Amino acid sequence: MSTETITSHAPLDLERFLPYRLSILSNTVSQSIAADYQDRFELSMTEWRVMVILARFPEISAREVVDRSRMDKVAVSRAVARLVEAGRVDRGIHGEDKRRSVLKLSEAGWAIHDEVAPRAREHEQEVLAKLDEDEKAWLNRILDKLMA
Amino acid sequence: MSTETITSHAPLDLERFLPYRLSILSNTVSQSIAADYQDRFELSMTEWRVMVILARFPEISAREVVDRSRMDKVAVSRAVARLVEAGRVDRGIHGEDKRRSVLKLSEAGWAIHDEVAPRAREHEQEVLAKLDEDEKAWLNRILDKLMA
DNA sequence: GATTTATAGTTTCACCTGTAACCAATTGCA
DNA sequence: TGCAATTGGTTACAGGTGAAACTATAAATC
Repeated sequence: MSTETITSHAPLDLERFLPYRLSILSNTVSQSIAADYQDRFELSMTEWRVMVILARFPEISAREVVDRSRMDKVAVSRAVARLVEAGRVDRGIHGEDKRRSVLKLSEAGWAIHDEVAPRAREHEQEVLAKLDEDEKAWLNRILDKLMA
Repeated sequence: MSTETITSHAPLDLERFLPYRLSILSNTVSQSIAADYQDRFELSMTEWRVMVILARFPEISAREVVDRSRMDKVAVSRAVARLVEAGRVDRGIHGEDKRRSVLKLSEAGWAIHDEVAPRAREHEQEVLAKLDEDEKAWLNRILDKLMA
């Protein structure tokens, strides 16, 4: 374990390691947005994401929220429960299948959505402002490929 | 709340929303690597990251691990405690400042490191294999800018 | 040199998370 | 029709996580 250590053990350079870099970047970005609504509305990131899905696809079941969001089944169940509890989401039961829920934002839910959504978009723009047009295009293309 | 709903409320398209995409991608990538060592070595992601830092910078304090890793102080403290407990890290006390720890991987720690590190690199390569050379170069450049 | 201030590290608390086990409704199939 | 397998959703459990409070040591200031 002397001079040779470094070469023989070939340690990772964490600062250059893609998974690590993604993790830092993702955390930084998501946290800065979440800070915006978590305290003001007592709204967790998962809850907010469920609200976004319901804003775009009203009257869907919890299952469909999971499918459309890659979120965890349990996380969604809990988020929905809290949103219903807080009067931000209305939950009904599907007519033809009593297991399925039918979810949609309530008035109160929409009010929060309409306040938070523009600010989320602003945050995204702040991040993207660091890139020029070329870079933005490449980033989108690269993310598409990596997530395929 | 009828046809006009969608346009007037302007919901986010989560699938195209950068913070969300980063979060999904980051989770997918990190999880696939973590799956590799978590069960085999009962090693958490935080612990693994601490080990990587110590592989590259032996004999540093917990504080320096925090500085070099952007990890949380508390997370590092706990990870180090568990690593020492498991005999994977040796902890000493700094000669001139009794508050400071002096950390380095033990033999057992190095053994794990040397087994996991190449596999982590392989995983990174698998992800990057989806991109051509141009895209890889742009990705690096873009990440540098976004994280600056 | 005594007292304040800062720093390294740990502990506590309150919460978030995923896995597995679970319940109830539905579907498939003999 | 009756029973097994599947599916939507919830609950229990076993961690992991960050903020804030705390302890011990060191540095700064008077």
